[in-house]
Amino acid sequence: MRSGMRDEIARLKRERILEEARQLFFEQGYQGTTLDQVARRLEVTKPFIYSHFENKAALLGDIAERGTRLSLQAIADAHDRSGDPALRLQQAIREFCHVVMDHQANIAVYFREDKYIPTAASNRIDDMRATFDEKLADLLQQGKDAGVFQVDDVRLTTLAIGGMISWMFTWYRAGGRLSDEHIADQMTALVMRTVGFRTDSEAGHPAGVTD
Amino acid sequence: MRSGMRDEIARLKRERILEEARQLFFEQGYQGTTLDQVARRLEVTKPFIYSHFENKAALLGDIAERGTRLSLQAIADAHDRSGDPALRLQQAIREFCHVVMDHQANIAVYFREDKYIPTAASNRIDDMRATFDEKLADLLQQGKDAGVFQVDDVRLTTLAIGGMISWMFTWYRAGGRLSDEHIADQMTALVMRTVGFRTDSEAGHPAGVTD
DNA sequence: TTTGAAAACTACCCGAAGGTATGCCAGAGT
DNA sequence: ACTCTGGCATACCTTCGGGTAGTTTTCAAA
Repeated sequence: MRSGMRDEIARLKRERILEEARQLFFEQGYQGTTLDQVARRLEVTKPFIYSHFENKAALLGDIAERGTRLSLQAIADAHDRSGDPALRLQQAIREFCHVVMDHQANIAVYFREDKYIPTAASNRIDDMRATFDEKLADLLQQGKDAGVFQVDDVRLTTLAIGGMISWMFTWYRAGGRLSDEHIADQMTALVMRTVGFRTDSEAGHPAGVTD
Repeated sequence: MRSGMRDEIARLKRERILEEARQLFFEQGYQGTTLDQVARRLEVTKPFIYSHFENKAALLGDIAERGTRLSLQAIADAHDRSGDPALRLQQAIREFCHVVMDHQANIAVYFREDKYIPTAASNRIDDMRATFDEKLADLLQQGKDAGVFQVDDVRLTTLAIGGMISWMFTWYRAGGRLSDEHIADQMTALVMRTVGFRTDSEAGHPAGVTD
């Protein structure tokens, strides 16, 4: 079982490297960050990094891939079950919100540094994004078919919703004015409006406007 | 009038440089593009560029500033007039959509290469973004005060709307499935739902759901 | 045709950063 | 205690690309 421990240690080291790289890429950009800086943060030297990763781009690939994988999981979990489409969409969006907030650096680095991701990782990411869009679109379609959503162009609405939530990575600040829970709830409510879902509390017209 | 013509020619040259730089930065990233590449596209050499711009970052600054300025103008035009808040918001969003589609490269480069914009330009951009947010938020507030919008958290909704539209730069492709006009109309409609505005055609519940 | 200035090109510098060849040292096995 | 392995640091190479100095070209005016 010695090799098991070795692997575990190696995985831990990879994690720590990725952790610092992610933070620095997030703060300074990918090309704006040198591997020496990453090494200095870890109190090691550059060859240490190279003993765990093929090259600089591999770090970026792993960081971006994780962000995408978590986003997909959030949507997939809610999609791949049965039940009320509205509740499942709500759960999907809420989870997705939390992924964006909890893994802001992964998401931000992915979208900004898109161009520099190695082809292999990039292909895997593209696949996941396609699946993400399909599953989200399918959730909208299910709600539409069930008559609880009013959606004109499902594809366009999917993109709009994806953007509204993804965009959070640009403005979210941990420890800000609002709690993560509150933000997720509010954003989810906005999404539900976007798909034309009516909650009871919204059944009437705004105050001052009559039928 | 000679100096007038000279200035005009100089401005034209600057424009051409910016045009090629914008396209290349958009396609390959800022750091992924060399000034020699930009020069080659223009069929000139690197010093030509340096005779019109201080350095590489100045190109980026101008490109990003233009994208922001146009976005702000779209919102400001509709904001700074009087009339029905709903109509003004619709116009603001429609215009903003067109800016994102017509100047996709400017917007994309700005958001991606944020980190490398020179401080002076960056400060001007930050000011414009702040004004953008204020004016958009104020439009929502006006509609809320007039009782035609149902908005819970104005600030958060502003961010959500800004994201939904800005995000278009990631998926919009000129000459795609839908016309620019159609996309702008659809996105505007989605935004109007987000702010809880009810058009007559949406007054009832979706088919299959009764009161 | 000459001249002079502005504009653009040729050729170069040089620093920075990704990546690596080599050797040292710790710690497990005998 | 001795050796051997493998993981990491030292020190280096190499490339690339932003930026510039100095020269040539162009073009308008005289």
